[in-house]
Amino acid sequence: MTAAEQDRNISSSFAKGLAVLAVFDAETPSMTLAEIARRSGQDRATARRGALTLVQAGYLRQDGRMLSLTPRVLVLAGGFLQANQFGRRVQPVLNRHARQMQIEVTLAMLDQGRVLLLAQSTVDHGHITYGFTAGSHIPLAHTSLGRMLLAGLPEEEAAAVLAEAEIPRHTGQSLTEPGSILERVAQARQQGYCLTDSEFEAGITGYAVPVSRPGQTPIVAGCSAPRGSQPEADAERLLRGLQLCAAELRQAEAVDHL
Amino acid sequence: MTAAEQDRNISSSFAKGLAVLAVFDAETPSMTLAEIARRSGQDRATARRGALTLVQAGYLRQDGRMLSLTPRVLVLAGGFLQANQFGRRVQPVLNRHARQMQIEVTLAMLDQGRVLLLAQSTVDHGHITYGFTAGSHIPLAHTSLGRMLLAGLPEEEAAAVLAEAEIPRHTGQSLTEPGSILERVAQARQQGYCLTDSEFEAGITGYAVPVSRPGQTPIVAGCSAPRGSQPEADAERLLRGLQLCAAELRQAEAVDHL
DNA sequence: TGACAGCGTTCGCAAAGCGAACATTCATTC
DNA sequence: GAATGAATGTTCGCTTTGCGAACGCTGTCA
Repeated sequence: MTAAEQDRNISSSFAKGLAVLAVFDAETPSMTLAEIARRSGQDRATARRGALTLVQAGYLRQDGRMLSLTPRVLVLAGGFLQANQFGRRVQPVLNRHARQMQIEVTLAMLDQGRVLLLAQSTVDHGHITYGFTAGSHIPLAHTSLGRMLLAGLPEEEAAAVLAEAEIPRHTGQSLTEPGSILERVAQARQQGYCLTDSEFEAGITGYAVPVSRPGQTPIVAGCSAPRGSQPEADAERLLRGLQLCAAELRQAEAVDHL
Repeated sequence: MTAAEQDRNISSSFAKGLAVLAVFDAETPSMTLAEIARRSGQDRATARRGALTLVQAGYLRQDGRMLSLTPRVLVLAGGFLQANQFGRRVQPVLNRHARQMQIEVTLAMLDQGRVLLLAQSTVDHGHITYGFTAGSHIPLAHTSLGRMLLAGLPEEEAAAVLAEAEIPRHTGQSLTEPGSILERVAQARQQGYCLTDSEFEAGITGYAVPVSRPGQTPIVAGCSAPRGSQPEADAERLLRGLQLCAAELRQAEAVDHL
C-alpha cells in the first residue's frame, strides 16, 4: 500500500483507458503504442491494453502499428449534442446570425485551461476558416473568446485559471505578461465584450460577447475577421450582431445546463 | 476459472466503463445509477464505479442522483474531426452545395446496424430540421441514407447487417419485409442513387447517393424534403446536386480514411 | 556484423474491482 | 404517521484482473 490512498470508488483501469482515448488530438491523428504510452504517461503495456480494448469496442482502428480514432467517437459527442438539443436550439440561431453578419460565429466555454469550441456556424462564402470544429481547443490567453470566458469568472478564479494555462507567443503582438492579460480581461468584464487584435494570428481581429448569465458557467460567442479599412464601424456592427445572437440564445435557454 | 476464456490483452473494466459512457443517448439525457446499470447490463456497483470515474475525469456531471454528459465529451469527437480535417475539407463542401440546393445535406456511414451521421450542412432558411447532428443515429431500413449505405456493401453482407438491425414501422408506408427492403437496396446499388418516400416520416422524400468508392467502407450523402408538386423535377435537381457534392468530396479525398 | 535503440508482447504476483449483502431513501397503503 | 415494500446507493471479503519488469523482435547505425 502506498502513501497515496486510492479511492475504491474509482476504477483506475478505466481512468487510464480514458486517458488513452484522450491523447488523440489535432496534431497527432495516428500514433504507435509507444507514442500513446508516452503521451498518456503510462507504461507501454498499460497503454497497449487500453488501446486494444478501444479497438475491440470500435473506437480505435489499427493499421499495422498505427492507431487512429474511428468515426464511432462521434456517437459519444452525439449523445451530448442531442441531449442539449444543439441541432434545434443552438445551431440554427448561430447560423442565422452568421448569415446576417456574413461571418462565422463560434460558441465556446472553458475546458482545462483552454477554450473548448461547442458549436460553430457556417457561412458559405466567408473568408478562410481555420478548420476548427466543435470539440476543438484553442488558446485561452490570446483569443477574444478566451479572455471573454475569463471575464465570466470571479477575478481571483480567472487569475488562477490563467496561471495554469500555457501562454505561448503566437505573434509579435501577443501579450505575454499574465498581469497585462488580466487587465484586458477586467476591461472585457466591465464593458461586456472583448476585442483582440493580431495576438493569435497577425492581421486578424477577434470579437467576443458573453452568452451565459452572471454566475453561471461562462459561455461566450465570438467571431473573427481580417482588420478592414474601418475598424470601428466593423467592431460596432459585429459586436451588435453577436449581442443579438447571445440574447437569443439566452432567451431560448439554450445553454443554461452546461 | 470459467469456460469462457478471457483475453488478457483486453481490459474488461475499461470496456465496462466505456459501455457506461455510451448509454447516454438522445432519449435519456440524464440517468440515475440504477438506470445506467440496467441500460448497460452491468451490476449496479460496477456501473457506479464507472460513472464515478467518468465524473472524476470530467465527462459526466452529477446533479443529486442524476448523471449527465458534460461538454468535455466533445473533445473526444474533436480529435477525430480535426484529424480528418472535417472543418476544412468536408464541412465547407457540404455547406456550399447545400446553399446551392437550398436544402440540408448530410454525410453518413454505417455503425452498429444504424446510420451514423458524420456531418451535416446548415442552411439558414430551409424547412424544419429534425434536430439531428453529427453523431446522431438514424434508422437503417427506412431512410434513403440507410439503404444507399447497404447498397455499398456486397449483397450477402447487406442482408446480414439488415437482419441484425431493428425494423420498426415508422409510417404506414414503411416496408417491413427484409426481402422487399433488400430489393430497394439492390435497385439503389444498380442505379447509383436511392429514393425513399414517406417511409420514415409521412410526406417526406429522402434522397441519397454514394460518396465512397466501390470497395471502401460505404459513405453516403443525402438530403430530405417534403414532397412538392413536381416530384420528378425535384428528384432530378436534388440528385444532381448530391452527385456533384459527392464527386467533389471524392476528389478532395475527404473521406478515404474512414 | 555487431551493437544499439526502440518497439511490441509475455507472465508471475500484487492489488484492483466484482457482486452479494447491507444500508438508505422513496413511494404506498392503512 | 406508522408500517410495508420496492428501488436505489454503498460497503467489504474473496477472486480475478491487469501491472510492469523482463524478454524477444525489428530496424538502424558504425
